[in-house]
Amino acid sequence: MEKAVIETPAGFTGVCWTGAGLVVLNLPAPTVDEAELELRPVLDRLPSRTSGGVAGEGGGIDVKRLESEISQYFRGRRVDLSFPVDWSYFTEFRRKVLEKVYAVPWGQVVSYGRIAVEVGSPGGARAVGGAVGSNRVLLVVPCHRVIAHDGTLGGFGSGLDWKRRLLRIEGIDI
DNA sequence: CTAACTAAACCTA
DNA sequence: TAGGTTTAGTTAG
Repeated sequence: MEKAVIETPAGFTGVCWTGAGLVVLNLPAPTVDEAELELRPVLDRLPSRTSGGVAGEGGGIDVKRLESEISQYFRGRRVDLSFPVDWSYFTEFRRKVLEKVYAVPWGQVVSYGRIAVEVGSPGGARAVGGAVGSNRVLLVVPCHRVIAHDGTLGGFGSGLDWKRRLLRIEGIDI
């Protein structure tokens, strides 16, 4: 597992990855120390892999490009953030949900219920809430673009203020 | 295995 | 619109 702290206009964000892709990407913190500190509890709670391990660590992530694109994001530029994700730490259901979320483009939103239908669990909107709540690869897996059916915010692990702020960057006022 | 959680949605009044 | 009911998956015991 590789680690780094990258600098963005919004602060310092901690990142972890394997040869397969990103495992953790936190929201920006005010200082490098805080960014590193916030990485620890996430890694401690990382569940064991559900699918096979990865051969050859250390390829995967172009950290400079990541830093550049995340910075662009916080400057309000439309970026894809199409970096590889290491899905192997998620259960089957959560992986399916988060892969659908991964595909939601900048500036667009989806409801929990719609994702539930898309992964073949109609009526499982609440379970989808649990799944997106387990996302640790913020921004790259844009779980902030998942909102409630009635157009209200729903929830967000890092606080609704962050969710509102991220959506606002993308031109969505809720 | 059951019970108790969710970042939900629906139905009814 | 408010309030209760139903829902699917995960996790703790």
